[in-house]
Amino acid sequence: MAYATIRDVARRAGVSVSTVSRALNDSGRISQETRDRVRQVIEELQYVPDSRARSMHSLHSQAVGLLIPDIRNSYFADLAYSVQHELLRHDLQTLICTADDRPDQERTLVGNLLGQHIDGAIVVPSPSPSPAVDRLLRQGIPVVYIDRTPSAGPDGQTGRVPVVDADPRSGLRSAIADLHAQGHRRVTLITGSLEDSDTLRERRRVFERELSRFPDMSDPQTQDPGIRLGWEPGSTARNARLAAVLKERGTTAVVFSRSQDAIEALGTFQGAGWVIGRDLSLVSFDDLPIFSLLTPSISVISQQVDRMGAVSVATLLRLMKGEEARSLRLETRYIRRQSVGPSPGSAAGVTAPPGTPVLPNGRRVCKGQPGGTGNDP
Amino acid sequence: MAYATIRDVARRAGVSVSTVSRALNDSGRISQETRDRVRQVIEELQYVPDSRARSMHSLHSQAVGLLIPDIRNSYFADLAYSVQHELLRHDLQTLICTADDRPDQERTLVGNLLGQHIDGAIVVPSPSPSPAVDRLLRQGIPVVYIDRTPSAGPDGQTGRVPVVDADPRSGLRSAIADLHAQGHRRVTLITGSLEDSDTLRERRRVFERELSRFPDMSDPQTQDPGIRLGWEPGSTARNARLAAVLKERGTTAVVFSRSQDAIEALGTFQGAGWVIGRDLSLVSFDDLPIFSLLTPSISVISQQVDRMGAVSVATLLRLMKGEEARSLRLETRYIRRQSVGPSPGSAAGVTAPPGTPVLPNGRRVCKGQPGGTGNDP
DNA sequence: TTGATTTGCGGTATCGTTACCGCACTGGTA
DNA sequence: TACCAGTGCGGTAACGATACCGCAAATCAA
Repeated sequence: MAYATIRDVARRAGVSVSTVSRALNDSGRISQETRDRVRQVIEELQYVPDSRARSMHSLHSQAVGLLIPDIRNSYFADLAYSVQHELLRHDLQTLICTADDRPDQERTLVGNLLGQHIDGAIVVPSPSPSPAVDRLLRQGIPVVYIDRTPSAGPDGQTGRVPVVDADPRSGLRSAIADLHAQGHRRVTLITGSLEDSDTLRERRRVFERELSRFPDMSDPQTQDPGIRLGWEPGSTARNARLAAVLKERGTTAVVFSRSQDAIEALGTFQGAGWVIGRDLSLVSFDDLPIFSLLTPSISVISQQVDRMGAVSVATLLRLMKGEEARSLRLETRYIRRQSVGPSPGSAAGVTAPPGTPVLPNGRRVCKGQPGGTGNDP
Repeated sequence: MAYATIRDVARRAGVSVSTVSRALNDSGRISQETRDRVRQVIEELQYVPDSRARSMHSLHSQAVGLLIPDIRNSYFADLAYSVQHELLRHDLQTLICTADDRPDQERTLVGNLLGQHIDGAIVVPSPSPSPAVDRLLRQGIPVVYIDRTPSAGPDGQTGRVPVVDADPRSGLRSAIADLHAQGHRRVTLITGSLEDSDTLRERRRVFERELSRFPDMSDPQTQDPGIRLGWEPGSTARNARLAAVLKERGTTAVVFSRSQDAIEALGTFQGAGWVIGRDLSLVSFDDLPIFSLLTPSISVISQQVDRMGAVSVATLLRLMKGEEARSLRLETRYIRRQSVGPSPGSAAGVTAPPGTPVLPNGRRVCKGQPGGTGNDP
């Protein structure tokens, strides 16, 4: 015998299935005595109500789909963790689906989710509009986009889907201010070649705007700070070229739009004899776990992944209750670590002169300044 | 109107629900003409069969639970990815559950899984026996343990649950052989303080045994190669102490049982002025993505995570079909990278003399020797 | 032409659970 | 005694899909 059913419990307790159901859900009228007896039988039989049958009746499956590109990417893993945690707090089950950026797989997975009659979905939208996600929307399933703002759909707009993502401005502003205070005047942003990614494009735009707030950083040589090399991972030639370009420009500090690029370039810089934090200061987007473990520890612009998970769940819950929900941009935070030091040949940075030992993993968090989100004067 | 049902399709196609069901499953006798018409209506209505209702009837839910300690750990994320991928190939859905090593959460999650009437489960067992997993077993649900061999249960034995894990021997043998060939004679294993972890204990035992195969490596000073410091992460004092101990012992090469420790210590070593791969050679367990990106790239003993996922799924499928399934140990592989070089002051290592540039990310894979798994002469 | 077989399809019980209806019994009031 | 409200519980119809039974019509053999 595999699973015990409500009928088995009823038989053994000498009551009807209705009574067992009442004992389970604390609904309707039932005597204390009967309830205790039924509960005891439930314990004895290790009975667990069949959530499939239950949800068929109630029209709610208590399940939410989470669609991400790749669970192996530690950023998305963090995201999945916080979303799952938050949903669990609301007695909702998370169905994690890794679409691998493959439309056919996404199709299959969304089909599975629809088959399970999920109550809602949290989706990391792919760069190109996804027909699979459109299917979710057409079914009227509440959807929240997370992490990325999708480009306008084929039918003109992204619809009324709320987006929860990170605003790079606050973090970039703090980072650039810190670099400026440390005497850096030539700061270069290194963005990927993925210029079809809205996220990277925005980071570049905001970087330029924030840089221009400091007149002495806006000389012609750094006017176009974006370097877009043929940025395939693991390319030795590319890394060498990057180092040459930085030297030529007289760059003393770099900001990486993509954490993976930072990790790779790190080795190249060290291999070229540069001491990170002294000869070259370095800031990366995304606070990966290893960044605080490495020596020197890496300064980052953090996305507050855990909050993003919590907020997206809250937004989804609103939608599921039929309430209105608005898009929300979370502040990014600049976290200063050892990889940022005073600019070489500069009188600045008295607070941390060269050679001063810094505690490993020591953090100095610089919160992004609060303020309006998006509307510039 | 939310979801279309089989009845909606039947009405619209002018047939009975039985006929629609036949068109869906290609079962029973149905004319080509009718099937096409029904299929077209299914397209029009974007109908997706309700897998809950379907599975209620068939006694199979087509869902498998995956119980892991933490999805944020990139090792488990890799594992989850390969398991999910492999299950998807067999039209099975994966329900990823992160137990956080918290028994109460594990209880809740297993309860959910039972409520969904999962067809099977793949479980990374916790160090201590888990009552939640016992519940799965008592329900007669097929279970496969993965990655860790659980200690004997409270009732004497682990039962007839197959285990799919990694055999550290092949990788350690290759690693030690390579280190020996490079002239290293003092090799130290750095294991965590978690001596209640069977995995770490075994790695230590095997390390000692493999080391003793080389008489010139087994002098009294390295007889007890395990260092067990108060190994809390982020402790500066600990890292300094580690460096001192290594210097005192004359260690020229270290092997880390835990990848996280390797990452942390890496910075300390470099901070102490040591050049990894020249002054000190370094090998770590687990092939994390960053290890091949760092400079110098880190030599590792890899667990073949993708194969582990595939094999555990295959094992589970056997159990689900009612067939017998045996435990299996997968070979670990030694992957040599830049972090291993000739021992300082040694004539060995002619193939890679000091100073010879090594290509970034250049791999030289040394397969562990095949052989019997576990039975020593 | 008759009987047997095959083909195509509809009706219905069933999976496990909950919501609703309604019955029997108790106890209080007129 | 008759009436009524309240309590505790059982019976049953859904939820959506499938498997089985069985009925017509078509096809075939004799």
